[in-house]
Amino acid sequence: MEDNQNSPENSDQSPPSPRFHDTKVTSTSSPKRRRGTKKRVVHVPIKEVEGSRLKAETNTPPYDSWAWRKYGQKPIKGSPYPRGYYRCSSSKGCPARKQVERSRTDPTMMMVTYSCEHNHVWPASRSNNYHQRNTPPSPPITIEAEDSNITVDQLEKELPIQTRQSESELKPEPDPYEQKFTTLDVGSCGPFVTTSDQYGWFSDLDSTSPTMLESPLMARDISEDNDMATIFSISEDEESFFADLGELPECTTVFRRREVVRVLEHHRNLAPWCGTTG
DNA sequence: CGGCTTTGACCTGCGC
DNA sequence: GCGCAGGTCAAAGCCG
Repeated sequence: MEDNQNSPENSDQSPPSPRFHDTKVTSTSSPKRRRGTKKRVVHVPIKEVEGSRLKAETNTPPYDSWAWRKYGQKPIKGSPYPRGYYRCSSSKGCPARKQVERSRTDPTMMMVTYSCEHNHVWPASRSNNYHQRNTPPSPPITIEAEDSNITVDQLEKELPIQTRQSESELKPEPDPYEQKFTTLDVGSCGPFVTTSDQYGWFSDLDSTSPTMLESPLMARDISEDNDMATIFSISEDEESFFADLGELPECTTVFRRREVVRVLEHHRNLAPWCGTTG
């Protein structure tokens, strides 16, 4: 395992290490229930999950544009469905994880919990093509709310949005920000925000999970969220806001289209996957 | 052959 | 302090 390599230098005098010795030592800041870890839960209708019935039954995680490697599965008390544990395999040492399980309250929904503990730069390219997924030429900006809990349907109602249109199909809109906006994706560690011109790879994705690709996840009205409201008072202090963006702990948050696009326009070269720059 | 999934065992935080 | 439940590891097997 990439994150559990014993160091021979340390092993001479020590008693035989317990199986998880090294891992536990290095993860003291990230114990089992990573208290410091921000998590975000996203609900996805199973009907939208790639592969339909069979896959849904096996807790196959919803499609996103990154590679995940399953490292465990556990039955959860009180839930008839097991929880699958996935680790980001898009890059070595990627700290991102996600948990996939069927919603107990609504079996037609998949509950995907994204978490990432450290600031992390999303890899510019992936060697892993196990799933034959497209490799984005550049990382999309990740904008994420912490501890939020949103359903796709709810969001779609709240904010119908123009999605997955080809360039030719895009009609100019009065608002240039609107024009640029194309998709929000629930990607690794949160929804990805992309623009048609910057992240052209996105339009090449085989969208077997339209909801995941098209839903304006996290695009809820943030007016009720004081933190969000604070973050997005950017008209006042835009410069400082963007200056801080790269230092946002873990996952940032977001969201109105306009703000999203502003971020994009001001940070074309940022790679704040999980909140840091590249 | 490399990388993934499966699965049982193990570790640890937390509640009682 | 103990036990439970959740989270992770890693060997074995599978698959493209």
